[in-house]
Amino acid sequence: MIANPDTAHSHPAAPDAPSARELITARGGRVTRTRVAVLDVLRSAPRPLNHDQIAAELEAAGEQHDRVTLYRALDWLVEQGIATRVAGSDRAWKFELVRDTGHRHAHFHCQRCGRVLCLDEVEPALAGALPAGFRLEQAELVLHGACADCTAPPPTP
Amino acid sequence: MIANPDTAHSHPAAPDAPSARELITARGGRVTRTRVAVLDVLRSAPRPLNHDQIAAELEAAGEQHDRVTLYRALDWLVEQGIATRVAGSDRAWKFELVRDTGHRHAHFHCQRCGRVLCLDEVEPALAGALPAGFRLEQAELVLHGACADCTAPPPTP
DNA sequence: TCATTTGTGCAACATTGTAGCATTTGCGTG
DNA sequence: CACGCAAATGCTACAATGTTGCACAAATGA
Ligand SMILES: [Mn+2]
Ligand SMILES: [Mn+2]
Ligand SMILES: [Zn+2]
Ligand SMILES: [Zn+2]
Repeated sequence: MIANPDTAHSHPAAPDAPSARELITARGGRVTRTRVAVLDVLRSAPRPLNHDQIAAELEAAGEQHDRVTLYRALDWLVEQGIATRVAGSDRAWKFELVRDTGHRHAHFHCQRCGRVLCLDEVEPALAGALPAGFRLEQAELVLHGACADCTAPPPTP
Repeated sequence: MIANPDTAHSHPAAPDAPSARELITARGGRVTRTRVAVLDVLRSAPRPLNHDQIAAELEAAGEQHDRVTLYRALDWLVEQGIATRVAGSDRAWKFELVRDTGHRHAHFHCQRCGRVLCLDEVEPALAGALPAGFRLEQAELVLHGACADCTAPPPTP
């Protein structure tokens, strides 16, 4: 059996995790339909999602959201440190919730199927130091290659 | 004195480095005006450049090149392993020549001035292993923060 | 409920890159 | 050198992903 990457490596929101409403009000933001909806999607997403994927999830749930409003909700989440952007190979940013603050992890980008997934065990390590005068604020490590699904042999016919 | 990042960390083409023409013909490509021009720009570029910056260099040198042809020349260089793409924070890819094959290095992205520069001493190191079945093909480490110029105090008035 | 200020929805625009296709050009061959 | 053909080019459209401006709606505190 081939592992299903949609569930194999998911990050279900912990039962004690703050609700969407809590996350928003804690930052003095207004609790709006779109923000709550986006947060709910991200909280149960198994991997970083781009704007389109989020919109698709919302439509699947029967919710209609303006494209620009989605962008702005996502921008706000990032500004507030609730979510982070992850660069993919296409031009579209992917978004994921910030889990334990300070927990840094790398991402794997499958060049076959295009998915990006979190490598919670792999930490961006720096072998070497920054030149003098440089201030590091964030390290981003993306590994490119083929995921387990895409290296697996085709199913026997 | 403040280090000038345009020269402080440049990668001048070594005197024995292959010429643009050599690089192209070695891959069975045709030596065209645009390919040579792009290669010459990249060979003397102090840092990864995006499409626009390359076009600007060319215009400064009095050369006019079609936008699409530039994209295609860059694509070809990447396909051939002569250049690589570096992701920036804007949507535009940056390009740099591949130096010693096998030499991997990280990049620093200054969130103040937007420049991306090569950190030849910093190697993308993996603390942790990939899950079974995953094949790694390339590691990309980008450090985000403020460069020496942008952390330096403003000049005394 | 009311006032204030934040966020939304829409239309228009910007940037970055691709696709199709007729035309030109590099370059191996005679 | 002249030919011929594949490889590149130069358009013009188009696609994808965001962003901006602004009138309107809705969340929140009083
Ligand atoms: Mn992640
Ligand atoms: Mn570099
Ligand atoms: Zn895959
Ligand atoms: Zn800077």
